[in-house]
Amino acid sequence: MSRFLKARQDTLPPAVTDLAEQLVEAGYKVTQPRLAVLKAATAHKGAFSVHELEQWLIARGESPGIASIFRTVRLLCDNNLLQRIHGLDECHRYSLGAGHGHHVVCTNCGLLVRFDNCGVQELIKGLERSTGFQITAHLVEMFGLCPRCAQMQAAA
Amino acid sequence: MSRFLKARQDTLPPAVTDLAEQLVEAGYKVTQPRLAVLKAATAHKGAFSVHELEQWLIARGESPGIASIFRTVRLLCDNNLLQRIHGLDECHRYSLGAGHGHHVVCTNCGLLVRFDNCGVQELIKGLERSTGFQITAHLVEMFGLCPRCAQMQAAA
DNA sequence: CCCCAATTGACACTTTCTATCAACGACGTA
DNA sequence: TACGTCGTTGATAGAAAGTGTCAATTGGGG
Repeated sequence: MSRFLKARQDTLPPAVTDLAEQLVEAGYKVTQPRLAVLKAATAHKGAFSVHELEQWLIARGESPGIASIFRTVRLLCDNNLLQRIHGLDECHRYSLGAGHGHHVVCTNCGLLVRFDNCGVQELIKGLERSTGFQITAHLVEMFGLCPRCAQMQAAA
Repeated sequence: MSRFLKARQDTLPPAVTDLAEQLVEAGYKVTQPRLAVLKAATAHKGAFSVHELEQWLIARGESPGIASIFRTVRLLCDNNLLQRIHGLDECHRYSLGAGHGHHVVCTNCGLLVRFDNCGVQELIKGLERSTGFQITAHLVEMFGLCPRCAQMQAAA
């Protein structure tokens, strides 16, 4: 652990320390702006946009400026600490978590549930046969109402 | 068929006339800019971006201006004549064709193949059970190399 | 052929994201 | 703990993508 991180790990949520250490392992410096963005990201339970991170940080007087937020988000994505989520209209939201994953997103409140087994292996094989394509990536996202929002909707 | 459309249907591809008539049926006027955009759209075999439409139109001296292109594309989407396609990085591309559909997109040349049976009904049911969400929409897109590009890649 | 509402096109504007570059500061080293 | 280096920052300008405005135009019903 770096000096900088060690000096303030007592004031940070464990999740932030964790992510910061992964950055160190990947060869990046841990800096105040990066910690701020990590704090903002871990504070959001579901999916968040860069704009939402910025608002959260501004509200706390810790915003390092939009450029650094974008940079940090990109850095986290590149290092697979953050996943980009594709929405129906809104295109770029993000969620913490590594590796191959898909999401069910609540179109009302933004709540997000990950699922890993997207079960499209068969579909991919079939399509490769029928189209001749070599399929190398896929996008599977689900949208709907979370239990809470569905209940509210029904009550209204 | 409207006077305007009838007057120039001889100079238009049948596909364009077809789409134009669907606009008429939906209660919209058929105008020069809209025909121009339809021509540009039908001229692209696979998925296209608004920017590509604009370039195509500019090259022929028929561009009605970017605002009208955007407006027409939105109109076509709203009327289900055009489908918005979500890419991995590039977010907004479009392809002609109505209704529920998914796509296999060549990441090299943009070639696009639609498929309708995405086979995720089971997955959706399972997720609704396990997450409690009411799933109302889904996004399934495949990316890879088309046969042609795969061959070129292999040869290189 | 005429009138009118739908549509256009130019432009200013917003939003989202990136490039630039001088100044700063985190970390390895001692 | 102090130093020097180089990765990082922040401010700003700008690109890219898309929208709003409004006077001028135009397609189509009558």
